[in-house]
Amino acid sequence: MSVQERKERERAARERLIVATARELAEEQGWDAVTTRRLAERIEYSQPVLYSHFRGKREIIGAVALEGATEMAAALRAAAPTADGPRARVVVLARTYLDFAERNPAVYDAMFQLDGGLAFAREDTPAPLKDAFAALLETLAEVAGDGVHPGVFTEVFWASLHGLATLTRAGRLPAEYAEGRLELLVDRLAVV
Amino acid sequence: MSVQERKERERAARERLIVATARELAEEQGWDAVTTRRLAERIEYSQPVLYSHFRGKREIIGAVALEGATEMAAALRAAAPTADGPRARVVVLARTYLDFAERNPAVYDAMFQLDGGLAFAREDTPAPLKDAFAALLETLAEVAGDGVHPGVFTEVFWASLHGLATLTRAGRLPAEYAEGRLELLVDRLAVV
DNA sequence: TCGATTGTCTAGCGGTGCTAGGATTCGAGG
DNA sequence: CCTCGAATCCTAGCACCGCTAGACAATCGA
Repeated sequence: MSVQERKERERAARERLIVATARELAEEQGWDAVTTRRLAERIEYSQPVLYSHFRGKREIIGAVALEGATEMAAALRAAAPTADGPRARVVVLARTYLDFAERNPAVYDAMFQLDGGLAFAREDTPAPLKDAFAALLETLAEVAGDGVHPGVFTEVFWASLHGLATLTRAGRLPAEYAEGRLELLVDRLAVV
Repeated sequence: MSVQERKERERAARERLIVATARELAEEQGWDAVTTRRLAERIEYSQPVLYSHFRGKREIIGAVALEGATEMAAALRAAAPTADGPRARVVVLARTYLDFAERNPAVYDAMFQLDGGLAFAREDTPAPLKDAFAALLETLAEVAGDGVHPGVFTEVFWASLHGLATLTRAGRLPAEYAEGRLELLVDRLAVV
């Protein structure tokens, strides 16, 4: 019994190693550099070992995405309540979101740009993803405005943040007015 | 002289064929299916011919993006003035944008999701891209609000539309409330 | 008509994600 | 303690990718 348990522990540890290494490599050199060969070499196993843990590269991306979602939810929940007043809370929330995207571009890509084979906006959506959305909603609900469904409001707010995050990082928006855009977005969207 | 001109015409025609075929293939089966081999086969030339027109696959994507930007600018300029009043014009503008993204997903990806090697938000940004942004700005300037830079306002509005377009298409936002989200966005962002 | 230039193709390079099948290790039962 | 079966892991290879060198053929000017 104990032997089997030890093996399972080691197996789980190796799986975490794979995900952590993939994330590391992606943050260092981008997801294009995360090939099964390089990844296998870094964890000091052969390629097929990866496929005994994940169906393929897509699932590895998905695992990184879930890890990222958990962290983002925690970051949002930790940051928002530190500010006084609804508007300030929303500003902090938005800044935290954009900050997370900027500091963890590879993880953000895994979550929202790449195909990690995860279900979104459905019942079978993985809990971390639902929870990250919930974290946004908790702060945004109080500024949705009368007669506006908080969920729909959160979707719109989230989409706007996502657009700012991706277009800014891709160099499609000038980096200089980032703060001004954030303030403008909050001032217009949030009903205080 | 005339021989040389004919050759140049034929060469230009072939280049258009390449771009059109790449776009076709991408809309049919996604950009992943647009390989240099398949593309070459469709235009009935060998692979190296592609490289006598473009530096590589990236530049082909860029060419599709420019074509798309021209069309999008035209669509936006054609649609917006058909509505009465600033708010209605902005709604039509937004709907046209999202419609374009939905109807031409591959072209939209070439423009804003993939790396086509194009410069954005700079002086040397290709004219079609600048023009598409200008088309947005023309309608949005009148609802930017007092003291708000129309360019910055357009950036924010564009980012929001981009977020809605990408998240909706990736299945990360439920398709059902699309119209509601659009109305909410316009109502909040636009100052009428 | 001949030489040079232009155009195009065949073949191949190093890389990708993924997998079949053989070798090796390891725990369990005699 | 030893042997056997099962689980584990790796080597080698598949078909495909973007891209390019170099051979070949067609065309042009002299």
